[in-house]
Amino acid sequence: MKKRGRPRNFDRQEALKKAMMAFWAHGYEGTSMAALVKAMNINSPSIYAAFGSKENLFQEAVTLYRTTEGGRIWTAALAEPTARSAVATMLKVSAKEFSQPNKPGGCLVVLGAIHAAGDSDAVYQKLKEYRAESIATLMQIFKRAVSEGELSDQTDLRAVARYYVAVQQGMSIQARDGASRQSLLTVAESAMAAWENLTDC
Amino acid sequence: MKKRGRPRNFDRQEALKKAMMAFWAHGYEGTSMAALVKAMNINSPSIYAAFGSKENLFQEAVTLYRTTEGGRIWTAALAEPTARSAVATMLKVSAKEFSQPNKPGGCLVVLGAIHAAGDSDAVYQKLKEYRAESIATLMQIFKRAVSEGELSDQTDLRAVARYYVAVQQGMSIQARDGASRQSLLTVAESAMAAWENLTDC
DNA sequence: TATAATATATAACGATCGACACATAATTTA
DNA sequence: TAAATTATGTGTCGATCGTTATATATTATA
Repeated sequence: MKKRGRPRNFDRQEALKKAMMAFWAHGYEGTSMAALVKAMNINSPSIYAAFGSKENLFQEAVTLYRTTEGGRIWTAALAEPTARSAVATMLKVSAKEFSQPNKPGGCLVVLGAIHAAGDSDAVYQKLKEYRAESIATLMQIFKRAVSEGELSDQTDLRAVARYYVAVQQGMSIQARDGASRQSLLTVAESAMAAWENLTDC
Repeated sequence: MKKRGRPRNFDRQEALKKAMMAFWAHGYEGTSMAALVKAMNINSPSIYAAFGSKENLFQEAVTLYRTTEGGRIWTAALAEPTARSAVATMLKVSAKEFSQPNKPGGCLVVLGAIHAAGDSDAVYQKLKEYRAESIATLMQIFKRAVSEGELSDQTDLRAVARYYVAVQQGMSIQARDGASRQSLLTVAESAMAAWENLTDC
């Protein structure tokens, strides 16, 4: 039993990916419906039929980003055996993800909305949550490392997590400003130079 | 001989300061003329007579920011005797500046415009230049430190500068997301834990 | 006091914003 | 084939965007 009615003549996932690229490049408020119509090559009524609203489209685009582009950062980090290598990997993969050819520099979650404006307030709040999740994820990794004896229970896990996420977020800014992959990788390595001093308690 | 014509009934500098606060809180594109009219308590024709355009008003607001709020960071850093203390001061003062009560969190230069959109392209380019200047300023400080023997001439000055500016830029994001002053100060201190490893060559 | 000059408030401009009404096209089911 | 259902393209909605025309108010100069 197939679906009734006229079938869509675009691939929803492909269209979502194109929307993601547009939002990634110009942010939520900076990407107009007219721009989305062009980028997705779909007229606005069809966009609304498929995604509900610009805001919902953005939320779906961010979810897609977090399960693909951004997700690679954290799956790589979580796969590492030690806290140190997890952080080093998180930063190194970030450097690579933030400097992919033919893709916008930096991270959609960091650059997509940073102002609690009237219109984009809900969007900002959501991204803010996701940014906080990065810190929480690092802390999870650190807690496991404490239980496994890699880190002392005297370590200020939250402080260390905040610091490394701050480095990662700063890399987003520099990537957006055109920093090269090598330049970002060097930032990542530099940040790791603090590890022993931060974790020796 | 006084100026002819009806005198303005607002203080231009005071009005500019209010505009700076609005742009600081909501960014260039996120701050509408209607919002500026409210924040400055001046009707739009008077704003245009005094400042020319929204874009020019923003540029003046950024200049004001850089000579007051943001300027304090770099005058403090440049006043330090050593490169190490200059960086530590830059980060510590940044933490304080980015978390002032009753002022927007983070830095206007970092948060004001991060997308090279159509309308705000010139604005973005200018802020991008200013962000690059931060790295250049740190390098100036480092070069002096090399000539004075504090740093080895083998040190990758540009890499170290990029790293510390990345930390500062990440602090802007976290400040915008509501990070406390203490939390930001801890990030600043954590970043300094890398100093010896980065400068021992 | 008359004139020139500048600032003001009101109101509106064309352009663009996100969103949708409408008629038509394409498909499945009865 | 007729009815039901869904998507599409065209066009446009009211709201808001940055900006400005216009008339009036306030000042210095002649």
